[in-house]
Amino acid sequence: MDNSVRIKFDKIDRRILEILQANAKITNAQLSKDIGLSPAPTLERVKKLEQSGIIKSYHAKLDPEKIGLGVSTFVLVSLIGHNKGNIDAFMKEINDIQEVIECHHITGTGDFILKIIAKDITAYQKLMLEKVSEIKEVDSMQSMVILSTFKDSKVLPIPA
Amino acid sequence: MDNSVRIKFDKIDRRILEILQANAKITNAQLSKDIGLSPAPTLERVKKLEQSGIIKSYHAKLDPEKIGLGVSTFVLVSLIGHNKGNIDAFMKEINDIQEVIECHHITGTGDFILKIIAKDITAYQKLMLEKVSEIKEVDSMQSMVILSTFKDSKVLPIPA
DNA sequence: CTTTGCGCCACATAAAATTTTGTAAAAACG
DNA sequence: CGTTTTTACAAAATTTTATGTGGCGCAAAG
Repeated sequence: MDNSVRIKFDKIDRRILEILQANAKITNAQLSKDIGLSPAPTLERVKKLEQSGIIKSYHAKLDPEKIGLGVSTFVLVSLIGHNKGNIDAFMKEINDIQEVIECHHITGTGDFILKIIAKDITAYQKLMLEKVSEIKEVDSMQSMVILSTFKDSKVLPIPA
Repeated sequence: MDNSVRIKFDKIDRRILEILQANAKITNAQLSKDIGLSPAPTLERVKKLEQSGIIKSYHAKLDPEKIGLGVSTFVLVSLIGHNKGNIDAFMKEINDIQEVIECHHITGTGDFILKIIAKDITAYQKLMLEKVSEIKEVDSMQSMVILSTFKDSKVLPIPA
């Protein structure tokens, strides 16, 4: 009775993962052609990859500008205290702010780095003033506005 | 003769976008139920959103750890010169490095911020020493290792 | 008030995904 | 070394899903 799913994948699975990362909407028929198997075992493999948690989810990628999101930034955040309580409280607050797309705990200069997206500079300023900097655990913040994005790959380099 | 596709979306479209960002694998039938339309017009709307470029693509999200990617970092990079030639050269080099998942041109401290993913610290060090820091336009670099990721939302907050 | 166009539903058809069945190869076991 | 078990695969059948068509109703324009 093995509760945890065995995680192991071969060259074909790796190929599947590469393809699905780049294009999740490919049909099983086309995928099977690309990897050189028939549809059934191809689907089996995909299902296994999903069940094992290697494939976590599928997402549509939108064009930020076309939905009226003109400003993206990274923000380095330092907290006042670095104990677990403070960090948990901070995380909880951050989780409720939709505009904060990512939040990572990091080494180095700050304590956290956030990725934030907003309609425009005005909306961004409002967001920062009224929500982010209002979090009491926050000590200092440093914003880096994204001028342009050269690369935003959704394909992770799977080690051999 | 309108070559460019009209970009305009209503409350229903917004709902569709939210759903597809969170779960691209939903069937058209289920999506149509969720938004309260029949399948045909639902699909029509999705197709329009794709054609207009609002929906750019669909991607499978993998679990980095489960495919053997244990180290993620952000790297602030300063270039030696800030002229277009240097920037273009840098971009070209960066584009060929698979481990560099993202590259953004930013304001503030550095010139660029990269998101890099690697197998482990050893592989990361090797990558940085042998590839990134070898790019001749690179002046200085500052790495921030991600200790943990609290939020990594694939759902953008669509402005009203 | 009429016309036009858009968005919708309902149904029909086509395509795809998924399940089932059977077979062959590889691995574990006696 | 042979037997059993497991695993992976293909082929075909079934079910589900996507897609195309026709017609209706509403809303805006004339």
